[in-house]
Amino acid sequence: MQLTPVMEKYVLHWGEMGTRWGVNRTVAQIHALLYLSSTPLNAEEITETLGVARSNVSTSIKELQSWQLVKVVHLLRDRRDHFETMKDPWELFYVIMEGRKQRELDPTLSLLRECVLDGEEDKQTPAGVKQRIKEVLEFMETLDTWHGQIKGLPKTTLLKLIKLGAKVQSFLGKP
Amino acid sequence: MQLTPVMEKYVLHWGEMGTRWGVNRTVAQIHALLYLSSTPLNAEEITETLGVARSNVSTSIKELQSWQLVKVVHLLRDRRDHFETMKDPWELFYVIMEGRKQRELDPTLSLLRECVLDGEEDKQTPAGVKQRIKEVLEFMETLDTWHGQIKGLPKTTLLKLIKLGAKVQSFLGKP
DNA sequence: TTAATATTTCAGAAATTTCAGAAATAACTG
DNA sequence: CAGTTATTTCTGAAATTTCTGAAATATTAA
Repeated sequence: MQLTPVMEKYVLHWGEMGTRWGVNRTVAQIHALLYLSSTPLNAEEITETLGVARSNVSTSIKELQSWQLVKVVHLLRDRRDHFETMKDPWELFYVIMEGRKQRELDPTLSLLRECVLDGEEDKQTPAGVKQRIKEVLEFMETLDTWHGQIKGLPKTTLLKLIKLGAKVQSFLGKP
Repeated sequence: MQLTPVMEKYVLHWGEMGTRWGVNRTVAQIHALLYLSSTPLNAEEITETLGVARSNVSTSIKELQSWQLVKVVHLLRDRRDHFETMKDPWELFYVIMEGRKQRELDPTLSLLRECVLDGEEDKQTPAGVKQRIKEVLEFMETLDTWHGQIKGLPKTTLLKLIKLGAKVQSFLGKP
């Protein structure tokens, strides 16, 4: 696929941002490319457009698939795999949230619960420390609930909620 | 500072999670340590407890300070710098949100605006591509608004909002 | 001011991550 | 089935990041 200057700018920036949050550059670039593309792309096209090794594309696509961000599509009379991603930013956001929850929040919740349990029959750990660990656990459980709520909302409701903005505050202010 | 097994577990996990989100292990471990500690710690104590180089502690503290997550405290009759962090997970969350907004969201908003501007007098970039870039921009602007809203809310209001949960949906459902 | 203590900077070592190229495997075609 | 094409896996090279130890700088106390 031929990239115009604007598209190139977009793809490169996405690559940089990817590295800021723990995804590697190529993975993020491929995702950006698929997002911009109006048609599914095969691995060869991605390789040529981004100028990276074919093998690198293969690995990166696997990574994107593990996040459920990219899926395979087949075209008639073409036995190569083609790849595409969602075009709706909101859907992308939801999917990434879900991935992060699984990779970051869930393991942390487990660990914190373990720590709290360990702490119960533990004489040496100061009470204050146990208390603080408990508070982090409670906070993370709240985040988890929050995530559950947001996940359940249709995009339109969420939008209204955000647009509603400050009004919510006064609404909730006097209970 | 002497770490009990529970504390060690917590600190090590935090270090691992840090790497998942773009903060390096030592930085995250130091933050965890300061969070657990009931008193401010000096660099030497951190060095000994975590078993890393003194210089590494210095650099990492700088990083934490740039996030506004750690501040210096001075004790009487002790000229060494001592460090502490907020103990309220909510406050931590807010501070981290703000940092991420500045480092991730703001530059992306700028870039997207540039792309949209560039696109206006651009014949070669397909209309569909321009459209998708616009949609990402709108999405990110919404996120920005959202962040602004949340930042303004007192913790208690936010908590209510989350706890309210599914009810919000029906409340907003019929406008 | 000098000596003692505390902190930062910096160059390179060590560890980790990313990536290309080759080789292996799989899938399809005729 | 043999040949062709597509895909994945693997190994080591290259790049990047993290970290240490030493040296330089700054701060305080006497």
